[in-house]
Amino acid sequence: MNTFKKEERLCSKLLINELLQNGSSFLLYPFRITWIPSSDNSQVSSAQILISVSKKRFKRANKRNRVKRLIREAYRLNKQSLLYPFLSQHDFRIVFMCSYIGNDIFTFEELEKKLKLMLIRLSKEIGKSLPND
RNA sequence: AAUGCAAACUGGUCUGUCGCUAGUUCCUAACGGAAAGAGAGGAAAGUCCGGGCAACAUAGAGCAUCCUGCUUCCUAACGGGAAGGACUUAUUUUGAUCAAUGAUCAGGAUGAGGACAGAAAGUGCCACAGAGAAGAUACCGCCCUGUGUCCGUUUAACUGAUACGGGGUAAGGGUGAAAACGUGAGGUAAGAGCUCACGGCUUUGUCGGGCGACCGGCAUCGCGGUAAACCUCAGGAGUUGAAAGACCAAAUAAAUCCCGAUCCAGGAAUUGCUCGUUCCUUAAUGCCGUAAGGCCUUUGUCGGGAAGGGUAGGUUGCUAGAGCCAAUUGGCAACGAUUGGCCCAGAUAAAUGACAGAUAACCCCGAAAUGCAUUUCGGGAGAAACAGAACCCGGCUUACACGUUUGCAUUUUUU
RNA sequence: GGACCCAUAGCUUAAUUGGAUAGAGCAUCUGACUACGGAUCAGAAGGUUAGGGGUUCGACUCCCUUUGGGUCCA
Repeated sequence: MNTFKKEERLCSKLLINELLQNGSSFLLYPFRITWIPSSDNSQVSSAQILISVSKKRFKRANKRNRVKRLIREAYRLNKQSLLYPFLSQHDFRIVFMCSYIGNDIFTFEELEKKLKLMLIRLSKEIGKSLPND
């Protein structure tokens, strides 16, 4: 099912601090992805996401909300097909942050395309780091 | 009718699929699942005011600081609102005067405006210009007057002109945002509210009207502005804000207290001396004192416990309220009263979304009817502005597409 | 959520407690000097004093309001 429950969202302040200090990141316009492998084995879902839109780029709260909602919807619809199979295959858990760095609001269609590319790229990045561990 | 400006109202509806949030009911041992409903605004915004609520503080009075400032009312309260008063301003109208298609003065009507107490308690400031800017002053001018010179007449005197002095004067010129209340008359050497008449503003007293601001009459005192300069007067303000406050069970740094162990230190014994070993150390076998008696310190480490702080997390505060709707009713109105009905968001790295379709309104295209505006039919397109609750209310301010209503302005058409 | 401060030329800043053409340095432009540049000298341009409204004769300054930027509490 294409659900998006609280377990899949990142709510812990400690984890966020760790992510910002130690995470590795890459850029794929209009997203900036920061991620770390999760050490917490009790984590229910295989990935926790934090969506962030800066106040500097969108001054009004309703525009920030709209961007966040669009990203969340696109992630919800595509994570099952593009991200989760890869993660469960390697029995791997991650925590990652997706910050929006565009200056304009995309339509849902365009944004979904970009997000698909982003998820594929994220899988590759994780794959790179696996043999080293 | 169109366009523009201002104010007020409104801020779509329905269906399907996939989700999110909290609660209810049902199923399940539990995890979890299912069902039918619910789920952003007029400003949720700015945080400019006022409250509720909470914690802390608190004899009373005064001073300081800050805020408010016509009156009455409304309200839980307000810097908000309603009604009214005076003032300013615009339009219009009536009357009077003036050599007049206009101007001035007075009155009335309508609209708009505002932090609208006090400048006669005191202090300060009023640049430049100008004679003078606040206990007045004299550049030109006007008037009186002294001395000298010149002209007129024979001289003197006198008249006139002129130069230098002494005084008076704010009517005129000029300056300025503002010139010691304005106009006219008297008065005077010339002048001056110096006096008078009319008028404007104002203080005090008094009479009448009004709850009151205030208005009208009479008498009286006076006549620059500035209080969003200090200030005076009157009224008000305890401080801090839900990240307030209350509670829970985990893990635990430093510090505190208690108990125990150990190390260090001191003393004694053993030895020629040192190390080592043994014993003692809340009081003796040590030290002081003739004696009675008096005095004797502290740290680190480890373990356990107590109380405690409040880091991260959770629960609560948290949504039934100065609540919403309807009817009746009181009041000019703001608003109030009574009765009946209703339950209408509670998130927390922060829910209320995405996609698809239909559809009033608006928009575009085509056709038909009518003299045109317009109406009817068919097709297309069809949610879009400002903007997202964060403890809750009442205001204010600011933003706002399409549409509706009202007012004003302009243009066009018809009568 | 709450409290407070700031905004002047492209940049950095002045302006006497309300009094006049808003001043200066750097940068820019023009001319001189030079074979050409730099430096130097001379001159010029550039300001809605963040926007709007009010008080006042007069506002960068006082008051109200809006916008943008920043600081603090936690």
